[in-house]
Amino acid sequence: MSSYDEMDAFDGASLSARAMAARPQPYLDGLNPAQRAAVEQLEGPVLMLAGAGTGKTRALTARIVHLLNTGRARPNEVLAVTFTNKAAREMKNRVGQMLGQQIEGMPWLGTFHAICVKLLRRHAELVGLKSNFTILDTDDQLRLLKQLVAADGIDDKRWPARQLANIIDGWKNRALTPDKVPASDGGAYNHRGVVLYAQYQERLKELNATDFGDLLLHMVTIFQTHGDVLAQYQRWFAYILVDEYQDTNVAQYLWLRLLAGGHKNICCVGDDDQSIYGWRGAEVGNILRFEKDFPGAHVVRLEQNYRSTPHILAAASGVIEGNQGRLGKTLFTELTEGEKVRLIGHWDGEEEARWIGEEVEAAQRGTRGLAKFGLDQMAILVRASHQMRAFEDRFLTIGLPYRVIGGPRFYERMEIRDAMAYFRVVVSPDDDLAFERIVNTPKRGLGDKARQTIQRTARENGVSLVEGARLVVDTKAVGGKGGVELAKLISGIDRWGHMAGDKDLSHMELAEIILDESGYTAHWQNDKTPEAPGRLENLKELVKALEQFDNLQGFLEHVSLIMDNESDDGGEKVSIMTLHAAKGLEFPVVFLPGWEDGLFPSQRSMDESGLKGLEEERRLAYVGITRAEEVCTISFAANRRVFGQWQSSMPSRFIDELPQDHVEVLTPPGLYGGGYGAAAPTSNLHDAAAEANVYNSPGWRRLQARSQERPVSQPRESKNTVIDMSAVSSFVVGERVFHQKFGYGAIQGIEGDKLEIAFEKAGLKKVVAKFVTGCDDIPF
DNA sequence: GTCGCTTACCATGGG
DNA sequence: GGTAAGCGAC
Repeated sequence: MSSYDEMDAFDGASLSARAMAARPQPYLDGLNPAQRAAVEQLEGPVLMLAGAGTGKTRALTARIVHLLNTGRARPNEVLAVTFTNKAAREMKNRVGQMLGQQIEGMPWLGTFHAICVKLLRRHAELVGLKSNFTILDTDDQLRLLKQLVAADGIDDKRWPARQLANIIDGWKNRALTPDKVPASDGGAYNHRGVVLYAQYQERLKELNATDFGDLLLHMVTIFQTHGDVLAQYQRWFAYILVDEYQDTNVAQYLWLRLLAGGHKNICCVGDDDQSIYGWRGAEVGNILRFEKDFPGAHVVRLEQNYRSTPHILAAASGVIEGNQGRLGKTLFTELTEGEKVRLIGHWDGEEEARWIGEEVEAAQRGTRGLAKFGLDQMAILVRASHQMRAFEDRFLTIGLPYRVIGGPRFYERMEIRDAMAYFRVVVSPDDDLAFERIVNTPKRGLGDKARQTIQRTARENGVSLVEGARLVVDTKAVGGKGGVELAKLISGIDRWGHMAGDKDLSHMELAEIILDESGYTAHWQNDKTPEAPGRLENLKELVKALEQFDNLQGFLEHVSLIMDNESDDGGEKVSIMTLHAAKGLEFPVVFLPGWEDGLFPSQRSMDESGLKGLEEERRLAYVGITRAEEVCTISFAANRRVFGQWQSSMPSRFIDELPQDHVEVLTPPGLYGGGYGAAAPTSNLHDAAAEANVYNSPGWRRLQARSQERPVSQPRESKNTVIDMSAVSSFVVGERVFHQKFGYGAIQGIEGDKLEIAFEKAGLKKVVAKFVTGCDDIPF
């Protein structure tokens, strides 16, 4: 069955399918031969090895459209899996565009998790759950584990619950239920790991809840133990497509193999060089083994890169060549023009942020030798999210609009989780975790003692916490203010529960009533911290988001998986995100800051996974560089604040791996023109040591050697600052003002359009006037 | 019990 | 720098 005979398949197809097959296929135009092969090979297993920027998404969507257009499959018979919501959304849009219409009917295009939720809600009873189970996020998961660890009498100083959570996640990623954990893992978590894992799963069942890992694990279990269910979906999902196959873990792999087991019409797309999720259980082995798993598989290589200039491509290829055991692809491009990858070292992280800020502004104006680019065309890609703060601070100060992609998700915010916990208690009063969360939020005078009483009562009577609390109220086991407040809360929950059944009341109105009557809204209205207004705003957003759902229940069932934080006012902004979040995206101008050993490659990754870890970091470097279309700038800083303390570091080893011919070294500002030169006197030993470290490192020496070959020391042009006087005139020295990020403060001085403000929390800062609002409350 | 202060530990990455 | 736990004062 290694070769597929098109005529056979068509003879078996219905008349309507044959009629549809005759329809025009404009989506095939403009595909290169490899892409076209990947699109047209519809039957049997296909592995599409798609290098960065080789038109993978295009081929994948064309393949879906081809399936639909030729009548091979109806939209609901195509299972298309991605890893991120963003990727799913994008694919949906592009399929719609190619088809020339928005398709309503692709219910099985989504993330592994979203699809599994959908499936699991249909078959929940097979693993002892009800179909309205809740999905715990990492936070809930940890709280639950802490309880179990405490109950087990384990010292969680020595054995943090966080560690147990990681171990359990690891097992779930490998599709191991407690009974299947191998004996070799028995020593995990002080020999209590497996026992606690079993207890945790038991507790989840009692709570009618799952964690993220369970979504897949439960479905794998169901498929493995219920042949009829599996057979049903094997028939249903006639064609399977998987994006980013190199990122699948064992559980996902099993899930796919089970589903594809019948017809084997599975097309996996991936790039072993972009496998960057080993830490959450991804197995590069899955993609390396594809041809063994699916004998007779067609392997298609997409190697023509349409994204990056030759220099950028060469730099990326040079770096990734350092890795062993690759499937091996040779990317090529027909582009010819282009700038070399730019490399620059800085004294410290703040200097780096300042320089990048200036570069972004220069690119925006098209000065400093750069072509003109819009802010939307530029991105800063960092290794770790804590690097973002330096850029946010800097950009706020100079008034450069930015957006953070993949920051804390909307539903992870405290106020959203609180509000949702209220909804959860109302919808399902036996949701103990939700009740625990809100029982004393806002403060009701119910501390540890009262909570223990409620829990004991509930346990003794074998009822949920809400019912336990009701008993506590009836028996007056908790007195004083707390008792009264608890009674109010319970009657509130009852009342809201009744309202939920009221047909005349929309669920949005109900949500507002719940938040108002519980005192939660007032809690934030009375809060004077700078974050409070934003939190109230988020609560409004939350209520608005309810509109898309039929009721609170439906909202709760979906929200934890779909709500990413994409509230954007739509203006042009430079993007800041992690390298992980950047996978699959591309930008004309890319900045890659923080290339220092320990930060990138990350020390932790190397400590935990050794060479494997280092290779994954290298792939991350490859992903970063290949995001760039035209200009790619790599930078590092000699000094950086870590946990508030200065630390010096060496340039990343990856810098030495960049092929010299494709890199241009820029002169760090201040390094040769005085300031912090290598020969400059230093004020203390610490700084001297830092310099010795940095300037004697191989990376730095090479850097210097290179920059001497090709000195690049243009004088810096003066910045043409536009002063917006209208924004300035409205402020006076001494006035109290509010800033989105820094909070409240008092104006100390005014220079042009910049205000010097002493912030109550953030200290003295210079800020562009238009980012500040006056406040009419207490003048001082 | 709560509030507010100090201390300890900490931050790779995502659904 | 930021947050959760720990502790004394009300």
